[in-house]
Amino acid sequence: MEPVRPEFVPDPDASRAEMEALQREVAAAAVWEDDFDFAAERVSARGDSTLAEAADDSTERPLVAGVDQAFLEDRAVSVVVVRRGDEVVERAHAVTDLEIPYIPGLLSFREGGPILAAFAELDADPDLVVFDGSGRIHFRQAGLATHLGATLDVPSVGVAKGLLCGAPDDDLDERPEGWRTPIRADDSVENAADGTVIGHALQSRQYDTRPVVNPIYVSPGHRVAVGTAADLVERLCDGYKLPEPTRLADAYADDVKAEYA
DNA sequence: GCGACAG
DNA sequence: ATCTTGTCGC
Repeated sequence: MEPVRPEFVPDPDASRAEMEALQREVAAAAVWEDDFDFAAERVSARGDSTLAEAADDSTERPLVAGVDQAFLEDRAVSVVVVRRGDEVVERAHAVTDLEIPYIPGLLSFREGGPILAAFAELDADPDLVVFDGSGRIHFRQAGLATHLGATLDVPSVGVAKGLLCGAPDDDLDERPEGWRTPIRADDSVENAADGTVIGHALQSRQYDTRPVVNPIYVSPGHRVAVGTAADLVERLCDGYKLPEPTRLADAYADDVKAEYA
């Protein structure tokens, strides 16, 4: 899979001002409305149970990809795992030199190139890509999921374990499983009107007692509406805090890393 | 100047 | 992200 918008490919050698300018362009080109050709109800972490549904598995179920990375000193191990239902249909990876350090707000310039290298090794073209990081929940609404989703022109969502910016409508403490609250743009988001819903905090997993689980932060990447992004990710969380595609990508990244260590 | 900050 | 032992529970 190659970039459909080469001009959006993040350049680690760009100046900070150029990076931010590109992010504004990406945000302006990003689509935050549903624009995908699969049924959201057909997205799930598990496979179909009935024979009738299993029969049309290959034609009806969308290809959902999970993307994650692991690191070796100054190299990144980037992986893409593609599934149809609960079946892994393809895995791709790339080991790339890292050019710049992690800077909040500029993550895609550090990890974007490496991730695109992994996509270049991928034959399948996914119906939906789940990235580990923010999408619209970003200072310029151009987080990793939005930047790479727009570059590849593929429907995408971002799932982050921490909140980069914006403010939740309600307190996030000890909420029940399935609970969600909007994340709205505040002064830190320069290109969105104050109060614009840019994502959701989603309590994807919670225990009845002891361990208090933190929520995940879901936001649209590209071609997915803010509410739909949360719906899709919720369907992909099979009793775990993180969606199954990213859990699989996580595990595969560790495997590949072990081979290069 | 102070605080906040995905992976 | 990564560095790390043990520990509680199904």
